[in-house]
Amino acid sequence: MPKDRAPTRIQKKNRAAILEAALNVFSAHGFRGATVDQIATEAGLSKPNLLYYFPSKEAIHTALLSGLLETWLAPLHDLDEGGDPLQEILSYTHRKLQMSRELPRESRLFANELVQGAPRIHDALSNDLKALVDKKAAVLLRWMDQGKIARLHPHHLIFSIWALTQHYADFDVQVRAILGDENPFAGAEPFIDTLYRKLLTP
Amino acid sequence: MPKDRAPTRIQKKNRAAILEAALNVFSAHGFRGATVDQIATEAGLSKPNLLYYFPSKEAIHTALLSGLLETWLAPLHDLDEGGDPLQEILSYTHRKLQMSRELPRESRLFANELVQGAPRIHDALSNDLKALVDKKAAVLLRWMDQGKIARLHPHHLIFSIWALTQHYADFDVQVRAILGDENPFAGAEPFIDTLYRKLLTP
DNA sequence: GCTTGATTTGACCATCTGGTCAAACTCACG
DNA sequence: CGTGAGTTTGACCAGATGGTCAAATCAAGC
Repeated sequence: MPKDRAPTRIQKKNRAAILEAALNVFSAHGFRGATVDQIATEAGLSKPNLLYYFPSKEAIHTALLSGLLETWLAPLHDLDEGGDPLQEILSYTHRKLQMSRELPRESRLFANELVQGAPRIHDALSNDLKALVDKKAAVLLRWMDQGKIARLHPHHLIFSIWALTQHYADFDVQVRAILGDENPFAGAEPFIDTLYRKLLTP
Repeated sequence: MPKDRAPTRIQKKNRAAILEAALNVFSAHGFRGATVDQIATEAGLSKPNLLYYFPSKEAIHTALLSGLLETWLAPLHDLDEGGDPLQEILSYTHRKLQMSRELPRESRLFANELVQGAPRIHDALSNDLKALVDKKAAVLLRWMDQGKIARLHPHHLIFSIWALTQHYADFDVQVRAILGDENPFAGAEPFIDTLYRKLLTP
């Protein structure tokens, strides 16, 4: 393990390659299903070389998850109380659906972790995530109080957006098995747009 | 392995115990994360004894999935073209949500498999499941043509029901981390009911 | 209670897997 | 160049894991 100086050119390159490879492997097979050898090979390194950059498989996983959590929550973070309520929510759903299309590996990485009880990110859920969701739920509630959008349970409204958008990344195989050649997102976007317009109209 | 006669009392008991234990273990850890020893212990058997009833870990998993697929799809199967369209769809969502509450292990078993690309049930998806969904999508489409419910993409309408209901089983930890003590299903049921009433009103 | 097939198990095996280590190699910089 | 830090690797290890097998035990019908 290198000293805690500024990272060298090679360190930057290899750490990035490892995280990229780890994203591929962990998102496709889950933590337990992934092997260090697989990640190393995909990163173009030998196993001992990979373990020179990260002390353990667990450490790679942790680094990956915590590095991506911010990206993952950014759209919700950006929900702006000052904007137009319906537009804000629609553009949140839009961004989330876009992330399912463009970052399906990230979505499946979290899905894998969550479906198995989130043994490695339970803290982040009940602290950071809960705080953020509660804050935004309060914003939704104020919009409802002002009659700007229909009155609904704000937390379940947020859950519904996660469920409807992430479904297309997480259960991609199922969606594609059923739709055949049809592009899932072509139909999903107008469907979700219509759904929230109707749902949120007071 | 016993002959292919009628199963004995002991065979029935042990096979059932193994499948029950396997459901616990596979749904909590995924296929790769589960160990034969874990399943055997949970079923109250030794590992070789378990392997006397099922030839391999894979065979247990396959038996479990195919045994549950029918149960899993029954609610969609029961969607009746002869019934009242809105009521039929609402009771479908109701049954699916009920299954998330009462059979979360089954939901997570399928979620685990799907999120990792469904390596072991891909055929069932593109054959049985696709056929069933296409058939019911045609029913929905006829209801739309008759002006009984709003015009929407029928496949995405079905996906939305799966996503919204199964979310509560599959991502249970996340939902509970955010809601705290509040019972998720108490809020989910009226939320989903309202959502589909608004969405489906022409 | 005896026989025969069903059931159970302890011991064992091969492979996989996460991780270690000392030695070899490479790079940047004075 | 030479040198010391940074990088890479082959060989290796211990434990976990899926699966096997022969021998022992049990259950049920005669």
